[in-house]
Amino acid sequence: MFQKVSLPYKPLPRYFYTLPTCTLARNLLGCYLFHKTAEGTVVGKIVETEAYLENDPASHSYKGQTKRNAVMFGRPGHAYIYFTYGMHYCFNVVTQPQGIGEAILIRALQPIKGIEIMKKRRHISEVAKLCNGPAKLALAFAIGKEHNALDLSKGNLLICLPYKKELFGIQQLTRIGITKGAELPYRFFIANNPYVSKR
DNA sequence: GGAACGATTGAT
DNA sequence: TCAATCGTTCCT
Repeated sequence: MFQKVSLPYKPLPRYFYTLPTCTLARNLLGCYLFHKTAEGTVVGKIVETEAYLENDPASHSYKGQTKRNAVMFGRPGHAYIYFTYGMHYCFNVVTQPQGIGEAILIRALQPIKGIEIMKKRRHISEVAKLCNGPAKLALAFAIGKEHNALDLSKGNLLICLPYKKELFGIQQLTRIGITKGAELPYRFFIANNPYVSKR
């Protein structure tokens, strides 16, 4: 009687979030982040990610579970948002089954939709600089601590598969802004994409 | 209770 | 290269 209408974008299947964290960090490239707010909907394409593993000295989860990092050890496919440097929020995707503390930091997005809203929130007009850093995209997407632990496969904050398969090269290099584990090549980004963060 | 330290950013 | 700015963690 009722036919389910297929949406152009579908949330990532749950099992994706239990793939090895570095594998998912690659696979997230080209996926889309949606945030529906009262101001309107903003959409961005994920172009840069960093993996943080449990046996990784740079990871918040390295020394075990605390109140702050508890979400990292929780259900896969949920948001882990932390506050840092006294002024910035960063957005991560929790990976691995419950009990394993791993996550992927979303470092940069290519703005797709709602660009005027992003400009207003960031107080700048240069599109290439709206989301080319983890704290920048959190601000452009109005992501804060109230989104910590939210399910990314339903609700207003969503990660979806690309509508159409897109071909691009992937580069894998060391992560940015860390001292411990600095030699590990856990940063992934779309080659030659102008929206990737700068050193 | 207190000190040190950031998965950053923007200005100098 | 450096300051801003404050929650979390770790030490006493």
